[in-house]
Amino acid sequence: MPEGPELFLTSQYINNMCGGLIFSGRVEKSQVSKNSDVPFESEEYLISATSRGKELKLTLTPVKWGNSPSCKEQDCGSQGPKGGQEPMGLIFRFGMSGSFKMTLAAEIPKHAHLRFYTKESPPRALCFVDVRRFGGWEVDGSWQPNRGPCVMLEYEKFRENVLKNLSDKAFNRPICEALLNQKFFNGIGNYLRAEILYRLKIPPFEEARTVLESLQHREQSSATTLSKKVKLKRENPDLLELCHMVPMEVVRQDGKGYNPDSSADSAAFEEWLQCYSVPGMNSLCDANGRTIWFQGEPGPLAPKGGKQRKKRSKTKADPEGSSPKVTKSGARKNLKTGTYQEAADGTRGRKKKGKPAQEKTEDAGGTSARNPNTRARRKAIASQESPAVVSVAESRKRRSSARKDTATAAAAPRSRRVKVK
DNA sequence: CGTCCACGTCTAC
DNA sequence: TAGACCTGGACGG
Repeated sequence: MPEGPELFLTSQYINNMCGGLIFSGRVEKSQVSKNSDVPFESEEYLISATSRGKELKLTLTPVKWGNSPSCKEQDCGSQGPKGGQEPMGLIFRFGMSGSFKMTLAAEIPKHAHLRFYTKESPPRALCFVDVRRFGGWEVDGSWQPNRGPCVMLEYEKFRENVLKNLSDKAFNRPICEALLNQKFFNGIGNYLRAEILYRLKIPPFEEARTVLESLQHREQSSATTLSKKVKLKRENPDLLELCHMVPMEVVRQDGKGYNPDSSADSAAFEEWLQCYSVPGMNSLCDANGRTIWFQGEPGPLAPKGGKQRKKRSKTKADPEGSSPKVTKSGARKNLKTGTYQEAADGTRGRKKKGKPAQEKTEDAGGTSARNPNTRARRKAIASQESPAVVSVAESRKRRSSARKDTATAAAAPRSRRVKVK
């Protein structure tokens, strides 16, 4: 569940579940986790949480610790009353799959890599669950220094940090890539960047500086009266305002954003998405291998066909032709399709790792042409929201066929929309 | 069964 | 700027 809104919602979940709850004992780490041990132990302690962009801080506070004024500087410097222990701050990053969950201690979920036990009678446990283990924690307690202000909770600072640093080379990048730079956009992730750019129909591969410089002007001139400015802002939010507002929309939705655990929530979330992974939208792989979803033109800095070839060549230097056989048509087949996607994506495919040689043949490429018709058609399909017009079955069928046409995965969200049906 | 894909960083060539 | 790091769901054959 990991972009800014999910981290924030998780902090609320923790505070709601743990307010007034007494935890006890030590903090337990799974055998498999490579993260550091958490050297905290207390007979009675409380847990609270806060978030900042894509980080979440847990504070463990021994009940007897600093609550009474007398205890403050005196005992605690060394040892608190109960063998005590000072409050500890833990910073979590969620990677691709981190989340927190409160369960019965007897029912610790799979992939729960850090566990905090309550003192209740059937004890419960607050668990940091992370299937892929890209997430982790630091006992240090301070926000990662190279990450910028939170787009949701420190909006003014966030905005200033961006506008005062437009000379930074980070803004040489396409706007879609800059939006993932946590030094400036702490909390924005892959679905948010797509949704944000989509609201303004900004081509994802327009240069970030170009897009953002235009905001400075607006900053000054523009409306005369204050009320006019306020109104203008509300009705025509600029890119940076949307970096705050769009994540806040997710928070306002009841469910928990990207949460695969709750089918109700995930259905609502998918319904909320206007662009990311939506059938009919275009998608391309950015320079970091991440898929950007968008509508309309990709923009001037879009990866060229050459780029895909590059990867290809890397694998094996043979641009076209040479190894026709290898083909692994399967793999490439997908890519193909005719949309921008395919055009660009040859590359994307994989960052495979472990296995060296492998096949890869890339090829497939020949067909890079992009087919506007196809795209348009898909879009149209996507837009038919009203069931009334088309039967569910029919619409489903069309979607799937569209998917097939485009061949690939890329274009089609495979599961998602289809699943929702 | 195998391939592709996923809400994100990190760090080594 | 490629991989590395991981698990598992959806698909295709």
